[in-house]
Amino acid sequence: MHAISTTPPDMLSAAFSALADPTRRAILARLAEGETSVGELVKPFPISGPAISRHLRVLESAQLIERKVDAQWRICKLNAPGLRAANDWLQHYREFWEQSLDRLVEALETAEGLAPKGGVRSSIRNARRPVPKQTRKPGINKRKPL
Amino acid sequence: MHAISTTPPDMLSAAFSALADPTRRAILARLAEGETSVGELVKPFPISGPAISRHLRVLESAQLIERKVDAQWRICKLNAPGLRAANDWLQHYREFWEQSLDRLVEALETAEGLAPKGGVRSSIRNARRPVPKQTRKPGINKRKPL
DNA sequence: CTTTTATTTAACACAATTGTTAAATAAAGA
DNA sequence: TCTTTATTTAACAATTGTGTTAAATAAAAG
Repeated sequence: MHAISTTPPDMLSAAFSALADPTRRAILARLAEGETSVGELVKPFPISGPAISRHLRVLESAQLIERKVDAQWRICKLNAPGLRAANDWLQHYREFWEQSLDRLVEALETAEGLAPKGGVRSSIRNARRPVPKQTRKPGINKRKPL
Repeated sequence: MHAISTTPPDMLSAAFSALADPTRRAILARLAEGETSVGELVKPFPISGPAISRHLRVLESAQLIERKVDAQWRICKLNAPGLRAANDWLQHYREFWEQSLDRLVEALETAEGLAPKGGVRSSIRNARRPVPKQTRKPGINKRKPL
């Protein structure tokens, strides 16, 4: 019987948190094409330089990117550890989404009565402080039936 | 030349955001062992029921879990779509972390002068409103040299 | 029908995130 | 040295996230 461990400021949380922002994912997508300067990374976005600068800091502390200095430019490039950490964690759950893929495939095969060449599978798989006292206005709590 | 798309309230953001919290990851880890009620999920954690309830809602809207009703219990179980979405996105970057794994392997082989049996590879494998005017206290801006 | 058990919603507080503008810093170039 | 270019930090504001307690809701049990 083990209590589930919860050590908040971990690398995995930092990585997933960094990946949760679409701007940061777009930055990573750009860096997948090759390293560039901050200025180049700012261009495609409708937000300010300082905002991008902070996104880059978030990505860097999550170990998703690295930066090096070239004169007055900071060149950014993808960094493996963060990406690998996030991926490795997700791999533990692989069987769950594959299971449901298999069920989908099964359903398709049954419905069509025919399996495609090579099989459908192969084509798919390519704490806070306590708040003491308070009162609520009664009678307005309409809970959804789920 | 394409401007990078940024459509904020997407499924991927929801999934990564949900995964960014260690309590929620622990909940998923528990659910990987089998479905259970909310009450059971609360037990291992030092936080209140309502707090867990909201974590579950976050996981559900990210399509990482599903819930069904059984009398007065809500039974939670893993759900594939969210996990698959997060995984699939990360797979695009696979070459980056594999590349660095390969470099590590190469370094180890060179350093040791010998490859282990079967090879090392096989053993490893929305904008805000503008803020008008303001002034800063000068002279205290100590930027880190990076 | 009243009580018990399970879970969610409401109201609140505080911390974290993200964006803005102005100013500071750093290196290059005239 | 003064100016230009590139990038970060400071100060601030609005939004979101997470936890708490009290109360509401729903179904089962007495």
